[in-house]
Amino acid sequence: MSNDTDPISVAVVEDVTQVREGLALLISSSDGFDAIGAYDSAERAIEAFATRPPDVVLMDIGLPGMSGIEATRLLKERWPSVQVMMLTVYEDDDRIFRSLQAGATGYVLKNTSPTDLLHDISTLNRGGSPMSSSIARRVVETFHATPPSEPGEEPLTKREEEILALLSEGFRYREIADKLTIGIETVRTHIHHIYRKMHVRSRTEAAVKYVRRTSR
Amino acid sequence: MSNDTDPISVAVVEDVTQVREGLALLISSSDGFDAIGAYDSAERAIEAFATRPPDVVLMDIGLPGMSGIEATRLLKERWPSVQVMMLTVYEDDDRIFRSLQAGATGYVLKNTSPTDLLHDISTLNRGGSPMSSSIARRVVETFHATPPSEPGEEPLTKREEEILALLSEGFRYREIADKLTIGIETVRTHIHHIYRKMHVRSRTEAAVKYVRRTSR
DNA sequence: GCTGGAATCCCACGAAAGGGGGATTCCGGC
DNA sequence: GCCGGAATCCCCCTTTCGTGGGATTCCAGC
Repeated sequence: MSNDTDPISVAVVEDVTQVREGLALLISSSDGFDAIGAYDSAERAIEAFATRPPDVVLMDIGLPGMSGIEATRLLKERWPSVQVMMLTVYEDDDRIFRSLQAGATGYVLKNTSPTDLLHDISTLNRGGSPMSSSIARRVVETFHATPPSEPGEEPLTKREEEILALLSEGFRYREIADKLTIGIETVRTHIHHIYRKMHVRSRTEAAVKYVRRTSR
Repeated sequence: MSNDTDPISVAVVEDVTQVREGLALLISSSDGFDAIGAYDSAERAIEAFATRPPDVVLMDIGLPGMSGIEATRLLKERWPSVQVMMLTVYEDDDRIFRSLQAGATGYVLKNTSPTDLLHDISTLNRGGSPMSSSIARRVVETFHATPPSEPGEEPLTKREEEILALLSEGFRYREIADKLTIGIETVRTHIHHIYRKMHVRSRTEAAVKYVRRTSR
């Protein structure tokens, strides 16, 4: 059980010496924070964590050898309670999402001020997910429902939607027909129409489109 | 083109009079903010926006009549540039995600301090996505990849993963074989292994599992 | 009352996909 | 050096799909 006076132990993984040491200095010289390690590669950091894992890791993405994203995945596997905050210059969707998928719970840009960074570390440690504002916006935007109909996509009828749903679950024509108590030929006809409207040529393509559309 | 001196116009939608007026007072009495309206229902707010939509809307969720989430959807449809921030006591996943899907770009809890709230409004207006820290964490957690292996799921080899990805895009065996410059029989063998490991019996089932796993 | 879309059913044909075998080569770990 | 997994290739046989027609019924909107 920790209390107010327990400093947050922080490790830095960053290959550029100057940045790494600057961060370590900032952290160790701040009240309530304890820099317990600064490493120039993910491999070295992981090695050191075997002895003592930190509360929080500031992780660069562009590292020599194992990337910061890969390292995050490994870290979270071995030490699930370690909180990883990506600290990087990248703000492309791909890196953001792969980082979060890997288990990072914070994602801040390197242009963050020292004060804000310390604040973010402490937020992370308290169970929040600090993100630079542009990052947060990107994350939130992935939730926005896609417009009712994609350009050029004709809407499906009720019955077609129904059949598409079953199709996506892998049911055979025969099974769909039985479920809906209609003939298999009817099912085939509906599916033809679905394919034409969705511009696909196989059930798999249709299913993938459907799943992407429904599961956000 | 706005500049530093243009106040951010804010509307409040909140059915509890005391809260509504408190917010309006806070906003109108703060530098850089302009309370242009406070409404006790979504319907009334929408009516008023026809005359002048605000930059930012603080939206309660639990409203009489149309819910704040429904209202957000409508608002974003008619005035896409309006920034909606949910301001609520709820922090269940369902309300959070439905709000974000509806187009909200901020989600803060009502226990937020006045200072922080003003800061959040301004962050929202600058293109960020302010979220209370517990909310941000929930949002981020939805990105976490499902544990490396679901119970009873054997891991796929590199080659199998590769083929599964192509399979999910709807490529035929022949096309996959050509892309990877291997024989079609090899493709078939890999796919058999994939199906066995994933406990599925068709490419569609495999594709759906794959898509759900990768696209969050 | 006509028109058109939705939903239903039918047929035939060829192309894919799925299931079950078996086999070889390569490589890394014990 | 042996073993096992990964990756490769091969064959046979059955089922399911995808495509391209055509047809009927029902109902709502004009």
